[in-house]
Amino acid sequence: MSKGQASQKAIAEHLGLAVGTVSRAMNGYPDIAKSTRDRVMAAARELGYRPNNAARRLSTGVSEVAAYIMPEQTSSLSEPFIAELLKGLGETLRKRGWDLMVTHTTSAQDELEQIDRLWNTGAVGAIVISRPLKKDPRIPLMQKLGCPFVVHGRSASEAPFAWYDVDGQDAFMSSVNHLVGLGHRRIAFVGSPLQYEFAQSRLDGYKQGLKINGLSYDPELVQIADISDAGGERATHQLLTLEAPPTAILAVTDTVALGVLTAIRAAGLRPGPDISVIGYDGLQFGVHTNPPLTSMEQPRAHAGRRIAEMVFNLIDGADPKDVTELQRAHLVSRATDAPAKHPNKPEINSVREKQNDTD
Amino acid sequence: MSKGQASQKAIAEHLGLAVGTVSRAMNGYPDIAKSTRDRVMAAARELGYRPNNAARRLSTGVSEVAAYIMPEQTSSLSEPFIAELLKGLGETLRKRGWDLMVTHTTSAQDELEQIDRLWNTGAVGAIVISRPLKKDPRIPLMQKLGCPFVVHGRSASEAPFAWYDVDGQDAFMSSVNHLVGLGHRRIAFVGSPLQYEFAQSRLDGYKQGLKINGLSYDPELVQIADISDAGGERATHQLLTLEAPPTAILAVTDTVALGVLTAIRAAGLRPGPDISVIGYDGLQFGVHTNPPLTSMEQPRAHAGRRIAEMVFNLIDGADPKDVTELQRAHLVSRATDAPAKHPNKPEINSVREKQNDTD
DNA sequence: CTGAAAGCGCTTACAG
DNA sequence: CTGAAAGCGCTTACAG
Repeated sequence: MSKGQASQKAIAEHLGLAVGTVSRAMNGYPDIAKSTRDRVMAAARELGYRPNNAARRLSTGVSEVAAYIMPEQTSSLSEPFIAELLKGLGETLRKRGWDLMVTHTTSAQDELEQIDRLWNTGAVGAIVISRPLKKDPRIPLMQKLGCPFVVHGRSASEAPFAWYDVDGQDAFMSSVNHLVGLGHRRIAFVGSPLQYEFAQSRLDGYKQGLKINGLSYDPELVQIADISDAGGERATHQLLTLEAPPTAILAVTDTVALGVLTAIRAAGLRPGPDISVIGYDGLQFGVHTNPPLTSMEQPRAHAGRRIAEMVFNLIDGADPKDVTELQRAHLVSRATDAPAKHPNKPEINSVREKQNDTD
Repeated sequence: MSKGQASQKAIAEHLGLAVGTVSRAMNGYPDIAKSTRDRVMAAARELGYRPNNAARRLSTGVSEVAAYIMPEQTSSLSEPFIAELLKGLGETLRKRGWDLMVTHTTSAQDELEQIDRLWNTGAVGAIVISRPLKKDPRIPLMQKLGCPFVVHGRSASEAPFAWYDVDGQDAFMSSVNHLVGLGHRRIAFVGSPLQYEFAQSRLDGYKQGLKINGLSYDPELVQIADISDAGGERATHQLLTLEAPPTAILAVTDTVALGVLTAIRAAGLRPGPDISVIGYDGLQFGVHTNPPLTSMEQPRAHAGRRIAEMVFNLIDGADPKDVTELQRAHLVSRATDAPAKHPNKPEINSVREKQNDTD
């Protein structure tokens, strides 16, 4: 099954050297004469030499491939940034000769199996996971295996690990601030299942934002939905049937926000003028929604690159606890954030007043 | 660098067998006693055996990994179906123990290099490419290398190859038919650069649709744009400044259609009632545009699965010329296709009349 | 039906 | 500075 490719052996014979010498020359061992290194490199180029990956891996024991574990229920709508993340990961990995593998799993159990397999089979030399749970079994597993990994998101863990995240708590606090600044006092939150760390932290940010602004927390105004447009639509429908409906809605992701917009329009109201909506992710398609969606934008292009660099940091021996990065999201105001229409109180300008019990 | 995993050697010692026997037992050689096969399998399970990928690959010469070459300029907007395609590919590949690798390339030249590397390095055992050019150098390269590959799209080629495609020509012909049925006679086409096979065939379908309906081809009504919302916007702006602007616009992809909608609204017109728009792809976000986008939907979830199956067909020795599949797209009517507002002719009902020169 | 041995293409102590 | 040799963990003719 030879591919007719030039091997080290071919180079060695061509040059009258031993294959070991050729190998060391190619790998930059310092004890090789510059002249022979040059000859080896020239011959390699001339003969179109390609190192056999499998052989290399078998003797060194390390695979220059990183796996990205796809989050479940990926669809064009629920994961529009996957392509961008993969691009950043793949291109940055490639700069040091690594390749990128992607794996889809069918269940949480299967996911653990895949991780175990990818590592113990020698298929990959590092793993990247996204969207961790608050308590995520994948993390202790990879720690036990000794597999270098970086988590896209944070999570509770005994031992420290490498992660890259955007501060969702801060982002939602800012969103609340922004809405309060626009005169809103009944602000709802459409979240996703709280086993996800990102869902919890965004909810925490929402609550914290209320508190800072002296607004009381009303559980009626919090809905937990599927991470989808349909989920956002159902949740918003609930909110709009409330006796005192919200004047503004925060959506846990832009995908969910799409459904929020749909439900608002279906109720005969205008997102923006009638009910403010702020999403999260800052996805490009928010420009094209009806009306264009205001959102908290995260630096997505950056994420893939940085995560790949973090993988290399770990490979180069960095302590995982030193390999972390927290980015911030920034408000992109489009057309769905607007002044509150029906302020509950006359003193519309004193929005920073302390909490009062008439609310 | 051992991972402390059970090897065949460990199983062999555990059972008092030779490793060759263990190997044959695991690979289902018929000349192994059923009893010893059972013992081997049991021991493998018990010891948590994982075959070492690299060793396997080194001795058999085949890699059970398929590479998907990402199309260039992938972004969340221009490639929203990438995630779906990868999912179908990945899951179906996995059923036979294969993994999926993705690679991003920076130029056409780099792309050829990557293909050469992936194959000659032994990293992958098959390759999948998308969106071929009319004359695509990657195809003869892979043929020369002897690498099994399937193309997502068609292309001109001396030798036959395996491909999966959706009939874009037929789809655009249907779109024209649909619009003509709605009374439109000035129908524009916003396409993309014609070196892409898909761009050419969709344009061909558009022209063919005109012809079938006795409409003359007006080069003014054809714009070539970047495959992006901005491209569609610019092209539409051009069309709207025409002396006799179109009453309907066909967009080569939904992404381009987003820009078409934007430009129409910017001109103070309503997509749908004032100017019909039909996209292509049937992406989910079309539900959320302003207004919801009518589009030709292609069976995307199916594509990844089928392409993976085709890879296995090739691996199993099928002749590439027998490994082809052509799917059809279907109209999903949302809110941007509507009857023509300003028919050029009084006889609005006789839309199938033969071409006439007053047009 | 099973064992012993060679080989896949690299890497890396160990000599000299 | 370079060569010779062992080894990574499998697979597969070849004997018996």
